[in-house]
Amino acid sequence: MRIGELAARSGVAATTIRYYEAAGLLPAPARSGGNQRAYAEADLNRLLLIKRLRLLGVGLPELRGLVAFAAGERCGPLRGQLLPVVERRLVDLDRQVADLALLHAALLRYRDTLRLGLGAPDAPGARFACCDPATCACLGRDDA
Amino acid sequence: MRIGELAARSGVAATTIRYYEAAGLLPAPARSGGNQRAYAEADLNRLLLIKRLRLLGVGLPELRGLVAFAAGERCGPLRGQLLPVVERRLVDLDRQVADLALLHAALLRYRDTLRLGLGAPDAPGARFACCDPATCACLGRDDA
DNA sequence: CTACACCTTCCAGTAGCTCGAAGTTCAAGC
DNA sequence: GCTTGAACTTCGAGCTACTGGAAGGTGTAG
Repeated sequence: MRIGELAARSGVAATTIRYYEAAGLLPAPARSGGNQRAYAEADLNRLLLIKRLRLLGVGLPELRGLVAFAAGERCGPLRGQLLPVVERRLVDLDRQVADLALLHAALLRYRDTLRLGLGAPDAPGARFACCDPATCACLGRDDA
Repeated sequence: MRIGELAARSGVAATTIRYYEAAGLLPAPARSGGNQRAYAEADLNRLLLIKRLRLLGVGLPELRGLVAFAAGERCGPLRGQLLPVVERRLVDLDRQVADLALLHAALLRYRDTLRLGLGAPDAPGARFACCDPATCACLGRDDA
């Protein structure tokens, strides 16, 4: 399998695959006679795992540890390491959804404020204050 | 108001404020005798607006247009420009929440798969395939 | 043999900050 | 007046995770 087919089957761009190799996430694959990368099925599985974990927000350094080269290619030990990653992400996800709900509510209020103010004249001297205080409290401060 | 106070009151780091000034989002403020930046209340309002819009995913180039320097400092014209930004973000937000719900469901399945597999031995030769097909279909492919 | 898609390496650029170095200024206490 | 220490100044480099382009080599179909 050349890099193009691996890219098509994994949904990861070929340039990104080469980048992952340079970054130490993928081992250097065998080469064809003409110096082109030749991949096996195991490489596809590894790449799909990397893709899944990237989707979960795992950074490249941590990923490098999880998907180590020589050792730990079997699923047994890997599963033990993946479980906390997934559980951590589940917690994050709950918080993220709650945050988005707050943001959504604030945005609806903001939209209404903007609509109401569309025709109205400004208080003299009012600058950049295009937001009611309640909405600002959610949108503008960093208590999120 | 010096930059430290502006940073504290806005919740935006002082370094970021200087960066925004260099990036053309904030006008160059007056300087004290000792060359230190001196800000007014209007700058705080402008910065809070920038912060809100950054939270909504508005990029610096677009922001530069929205928060123009000399003209348009009044809220009236600004509101007309802000409304579509907010409405666009509301639509994005709905999609984002739906995506997160899908991801959440897939993650729950993935977690259960990992837990079940914790003690079990691997099929011989299985590598990096720590995911059942149904979960992979959501976590590993790019139809999200 | 000729197209033409695909592949190779390397280098530069992207967004939005963030950090560090080296020096200056401000405010308070003695 | 002097000292101390926090806050400030500029500048340049570095960060993540890619993405794009240039210049050239390879694989395969007709």
